[in-house]
Amino acid sequence: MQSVDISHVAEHVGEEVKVRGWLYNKRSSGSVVFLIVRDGTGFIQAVVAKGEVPDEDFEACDRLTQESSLAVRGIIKADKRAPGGYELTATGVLPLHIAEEYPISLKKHGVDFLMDQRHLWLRTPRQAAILRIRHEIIRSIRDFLDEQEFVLVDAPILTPSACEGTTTLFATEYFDSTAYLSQSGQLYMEAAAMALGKVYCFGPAFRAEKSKTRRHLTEFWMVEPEMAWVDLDGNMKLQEELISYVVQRVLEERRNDLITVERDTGRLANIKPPFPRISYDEAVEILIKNGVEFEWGNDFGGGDETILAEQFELPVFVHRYPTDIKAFYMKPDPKRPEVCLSADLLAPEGYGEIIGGGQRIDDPELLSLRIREHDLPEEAYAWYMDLRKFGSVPHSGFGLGIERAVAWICGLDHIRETIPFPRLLNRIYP
RNA sequence: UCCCUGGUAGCUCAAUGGCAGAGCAACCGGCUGUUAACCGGUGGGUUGUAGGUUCGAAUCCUACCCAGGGAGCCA
Repeated sequence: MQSVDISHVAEHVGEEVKVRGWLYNKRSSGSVVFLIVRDGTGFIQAVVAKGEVPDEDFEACDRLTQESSLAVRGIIKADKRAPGGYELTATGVLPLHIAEEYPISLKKHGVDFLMDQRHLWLRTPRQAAILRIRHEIIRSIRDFLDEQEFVLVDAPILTPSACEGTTTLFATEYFDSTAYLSQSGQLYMEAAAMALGKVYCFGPAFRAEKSKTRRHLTEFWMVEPEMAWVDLDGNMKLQEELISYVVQRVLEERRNDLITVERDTGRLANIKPPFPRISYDEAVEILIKNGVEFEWGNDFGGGDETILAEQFELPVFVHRYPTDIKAFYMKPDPKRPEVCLSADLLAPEGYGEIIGGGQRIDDPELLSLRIREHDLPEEAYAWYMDLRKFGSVPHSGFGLGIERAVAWICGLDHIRETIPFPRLLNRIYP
């Protein structure tokens, strides 16, 4: 007999099929048992009536516990009472494995408990929906860049030194020396862009910051495109097109999952280019107008970002930050060297910075000066300096944080639900 | 690292300084259309840890541990 995925039962109405999955919930009324089965693609209720299945199968229903694995044979029927529109009139029930007492009930649980059970928590409808949306976001990012003829270039995870110098790195033994887990592939992408033109990497990034907020992970995933011959404006243009493409794809392909996570899709539907662009100077004015005591030259805090983002319906670029608060490789604005050709993209609704990027320094002397000013070891950056010695060109790039994008698009209040197995300060299990 | 809040049954939570309880889950029984089904019954506790105050501490005090929320830093 044909096994079908629950997501495809509509194509088999009236046919007798087999559904394989796990028992999500069970209700019984004496001689009728309702088995709610999930198989990862969806949920369906199997109606098991005494006398309609072999007695042995009916009695087996008694033993089935939450999350037991089973196969149910039955006829697919359209039924208005069923949440998905279809149910299965069982002709046979075949338990495969009777689950032990399952820790996650259908009632409310606390976050700490659920995080300890993360490997099982993934089975719940909401978490499964988030993972499918995450998949669609990643797939659409790659489709977009691939269609634009970017080349995927993998950056190393084990690195000899800090890329940006400042943030804390995870150190690990590397034979007789020390290696660090990468916190960004960007510098390597700059090398690749000089070889291939338009490139991107997609991989994990590690930051040993003792951050304890709803926006931070110690291990997260990042897409980092880098482009030769592209300036700040071209960089922002690509970003707004990418983000719009991703949001529209999720709306098209994962609407049911957005409903499951109770996302208000109205605001997402409007995400189309162009996005507003404000300078750091204008951002400071907005903050002061909103009663924030803010001094020019400081970086924005989470609350500041929320105030800025609230001024706009769309994601907003904040460009030309003070050179002093940005990374050493950011190119100063030739007209105004105290600010640099950087741009961050702030997501709406208080989700904060989802992209950080900018135009890189292409002048070898200036880059050399910056490396010394930031007290970085010159010998470690010798290869990076070479990129400016052998045919230096203007180039730009950015880093998009996958988890922050997922949090925003799903409307989640904490980043820990955006990744299958989150790594947080004080949490590395399971 | 700092600030705030919390830790009681497997889970979610109650309990004026005075007998440690409910709902769910588990187990037993009932019900032919249930939608986190419902109804009846049973079992289940070193109140985070260590001290202290008190006739008496889940409750008050001290220290520590753990968690949640926030700050800084960032994607």
